[in-house]
Formats: sequence, structure tokens, C-alpha cells
Amino acid sequence: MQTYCIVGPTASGKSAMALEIAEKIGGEIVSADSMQLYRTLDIGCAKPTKEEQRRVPHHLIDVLDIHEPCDIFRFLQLAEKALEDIRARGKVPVIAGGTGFYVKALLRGLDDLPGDRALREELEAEYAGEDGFSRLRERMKILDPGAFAKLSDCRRKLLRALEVRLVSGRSILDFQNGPRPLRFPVRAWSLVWPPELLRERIAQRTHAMLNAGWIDEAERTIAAGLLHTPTAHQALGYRLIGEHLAGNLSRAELEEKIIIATAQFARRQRTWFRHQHPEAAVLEMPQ
RNA sequence: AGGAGUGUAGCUCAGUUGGCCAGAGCAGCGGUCUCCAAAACCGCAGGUCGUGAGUUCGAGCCUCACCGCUCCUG
Repeated sequence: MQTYCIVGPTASGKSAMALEIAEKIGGEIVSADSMQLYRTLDIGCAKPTKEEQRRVPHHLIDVLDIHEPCDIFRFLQLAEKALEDIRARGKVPVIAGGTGFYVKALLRGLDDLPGDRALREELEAEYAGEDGFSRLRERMKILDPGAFAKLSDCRRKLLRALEVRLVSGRSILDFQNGPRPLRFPVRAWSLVWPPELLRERIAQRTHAMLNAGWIDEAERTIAAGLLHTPTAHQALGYRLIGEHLAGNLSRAELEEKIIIATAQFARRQRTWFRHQHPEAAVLEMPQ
């Protein structure tokens, strides 16, 4: 049985298209969005409305508390279960999402890299200081020159490579086997907008979200500790709204900054989808 | 109208006593991506230095005129 998949940057119209397809074929939507996973991050993450969620069953929305951490494996665990359930019911999954890394991993799986959470935290602490990064680089330079050559600029990835090296005795590069095949048949589209047009949509949506109560929502979630959560704190806009509430940003400046941050995010997504999803047919938007 | 000030990348500005090819931050664009991905990281482009003339071997920096903007006084 076929599985559908729609990817695209934020504000590109994925949700609407997924809804349309799902209704037409009697499918169920699986959100592949790192932030819609979290409860109470509603307006700010442009979640489908309750009404839309009633029209078609949605999965992986509101499944985590903001204080819970999430990473690619947690997501895969949840998403694979959702796909399994949907198929068991004889329904068609319609994956829709803007978190490219998650979508790709769901479609193709990940290589089996060794890991050790506890060790990871130790290393994180060990290389935390001012000179931590240079010490990390020095160590990797001799321990795993290959990985160092490829990752030397990125602290986070170097750290992970060191973890793999220490756990397995081998380079992280040895575990990464290039492009993986799709794990199941999929019909996929990538929504592509002219940048200026998408930016305009982002601006309009941001304005509407702010007027729809996003500021109150942010105030509540910040009071609940959002800014100190392991993963959810990354959600765009909330921190800026906090600045606004603290009087450091005017309403106009707030809106402008959110639009810029969102457009920058959309650009990164654009780059990702352009290169990482050969299975997806490009759909020029609008229409 | 008179006086003072100002006019350098899309924006905010640096540019020493006139002399490397005019710089930065932000924005923009491109790229990477296998346990933080709404993240992390790498790279690129862009300026008739308001306009015109003059001084000088040489002017963004000096002189003059004009234009624009700002402030002050009437």
C-alpha cells in the first residue's frame, strides 16, 4: 500500500495539501514536525486547528510535554508506531512535515551508529569550557583524522564522532554508508515557492498568529518554563515574544524579528529539501 | 530665508595627519547535514564613496558649486 508524503518550508501550504489528500483517499496524517510534537505550542507552531484535526485523524501532534526532550530517535520511535497503526487499520498514511531530517530518517532509516548517552554527557562536560572546542579538535585530530577533516568546524558533530570512536573503536565515517533506499513505497511532493512570495506569506501568517493570541500563549508557556526546556525551547518566536513582554522590543520590532527568523529558517529548509529528497516531485507553487 | 550639520553596500555605521585593490555588523543568497535539526556549522555576493568641477604624482578624506536629508534661528 502506498504512503504519501509532502515536504516543504514553513508556510508553504503542506498542512492544507495533506488534509486535502487525506480526505480524498481516506488517509491519516502523520506530522513530521519537531515542534508540533509539543503540547501548548499551538499558535506559534501553526498546528492544524481542532476542526481540521476532527476532519482527518492527525498523529504526532500534542504527544509530548514541553519539558520532555526529543531527538531523531524518539521521533522515529513515535512515527514508526503511528505508521504501523495506520496501516494496521487499513488506512493510508500521509506524512507531512517541515523537519527534513525527521522526514528523511522516517523514509529511509538511519545507519546503525553506536552511542552511549552517559558517555556523551561526560564528554559534553569535559569539553565545555572556553578552550573546550580546541581541545576537542586536538584530540580528534589524532584519534580520528578522517572525521576531523570532515567535521572540524562543527563542535556538536565532532563531539558525536568522538563518542562513536570511543564506544566502538572505529570512526563514525565507517558507519555511515551513503544514500539509503526508501523503506517503503512512497509518493512524495516537495512544495517550492519563489522566495519573495514565501516571505510574504510568512509575514502575513506571522501577523495573523500574533493577533490570534500567540503572545498570550507564549507568556503562559514561558511561565511554565519553556525557555529552559531541553528541546521545545528552540521553537521560533517564543523567546522574542518574551523579550517583547519584558519591554525590550516594541510590537513592530517583534513582528519584524520573527519574520526574519522564520524566513531564515525557511531558507534552510529550502536547501535541505532541494538536495535531500530525490524521491519528492517538485511542485511549483502557487498551484 | 539665514546658520550649523550630514550625505560611504538593501539597513546601521568604520574609514587614522589625503597614498595597500574602500571595511564591519545586520539583512540577502548558496552549501553541509545519520542522537539538540524551528538546531549546529561553512561559504558567497554586493558600493558611480550624493552630483559636478578643482587642487594634487595621488582624494572617501582638502576647496568650490549644486542637489538631498536633519537640526537651530527667524
